[in-house]
Amino acid sequence: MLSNLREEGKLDPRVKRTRNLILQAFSGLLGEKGFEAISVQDVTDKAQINRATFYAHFTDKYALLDYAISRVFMQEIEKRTLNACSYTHDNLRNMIIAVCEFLSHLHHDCAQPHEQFESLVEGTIKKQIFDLLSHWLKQTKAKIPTEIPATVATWAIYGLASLYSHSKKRPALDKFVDDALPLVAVNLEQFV
Amino acid sequence: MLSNLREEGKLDPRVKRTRNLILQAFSGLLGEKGFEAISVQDVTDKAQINRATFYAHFTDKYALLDYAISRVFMQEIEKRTLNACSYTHDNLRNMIIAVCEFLSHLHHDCAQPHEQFESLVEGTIKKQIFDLLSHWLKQTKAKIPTEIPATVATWAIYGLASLYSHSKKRPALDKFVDDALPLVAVNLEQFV
DNA sequence: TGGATTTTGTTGGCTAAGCAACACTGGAGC
DNA sequence: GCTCCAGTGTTGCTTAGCCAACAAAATCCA
Repeated sequence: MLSNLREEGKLDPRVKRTRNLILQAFSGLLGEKGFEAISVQDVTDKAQINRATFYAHFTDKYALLDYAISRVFMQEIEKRTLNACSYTHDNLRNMIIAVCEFLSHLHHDCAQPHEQFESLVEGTIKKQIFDLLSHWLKQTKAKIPTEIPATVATWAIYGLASLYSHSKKRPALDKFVDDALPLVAVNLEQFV
Repeated sequence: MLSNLREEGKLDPRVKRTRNLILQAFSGLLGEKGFEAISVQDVTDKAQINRATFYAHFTDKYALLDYAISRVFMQEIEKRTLNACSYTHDNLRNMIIAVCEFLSHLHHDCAQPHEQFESLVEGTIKKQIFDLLSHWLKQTKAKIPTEIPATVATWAIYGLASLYSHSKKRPALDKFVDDALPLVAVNLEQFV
């Protein structure tokens, strides 16, 4: 999951092409009609690929959502070169920013963020955050168990980003993170 | 050649896809570096398709140019629904406008219109004009030979469009055609 | 409820696209 | 002259995508 994007370069060009077509069509549709209303047909029609081809890549539309969300989030992460590093306050800060930005963009781009959609996104993103955090924390010399602190931090970060992205009058992101960061960092001090 | 665009709808989606990729890449390159400087490699690299696939569609880059030019020109013709009709002064007028517009766009979009490029375009377009004119003229009841009048008109029309598209201070197209139309039409009166 | 549509996954046979390797041509530079 | 190199077409084999048809849900609505 950490090297998703790098591995894609080596794929058969046809595979890259169809996946991109599917992703484009899907995100276009997300802007129009909300996830629940989208059928696999809709996606393959818009992408101009055969329906059978869709199933060669994804088991269903939920797998597609998962893939699409992960991919966009990963770009947000890689943009800040957070994918290959270890735990520091600065990295943590940037990760919080990344999640906030990601959710903000998502709410901006998607038509009617329904409940089901939101909770699917939450699951996918929390998994990504958890994996990345765990990876960071395992770099530390002291062999401290990481599962509990990583879990707490993951949920806290997602909760913060959710709050931020839903707030009517969205405050300056830097300011917001300044206030929030210490509350997350306090549980991770031992890994600095 | 008259039904080129309509037949394309029935093609295998993969074929349509690759041809479009090739066309896009090609017209992009034409804007950058001039036809002579473009290699088949360049096209396939930019289109992200395999070089062997290119040769499954076109014998060489000249065939591609021919195809690309014909296609764009045909769009200009179909836009004015000149593809399925017979000879009238009004249709002739519209055809002249179409050729002028086409050449103007071409000179705007392409980097350095070299001699070889220009003459290849000329050959392709004159063939299209001739075929279309012949088709029109054959609709007439009187069975008059069409080859000579169609040839004269074809060359005249292309010459006019070339003059128009190369002129520094390009005059209003309507005015230009008003002046030029009678000189072409005079040889086609018998087909009205 | 119950019948009529959509949608969903899945399949087998066919066709287009990818790939690596080849021999060949035609400059560019020495 | 010569080699070197980049581009050209071509080939046999592999893989991905297309298609039509199917049974099995799910959805609609009368």
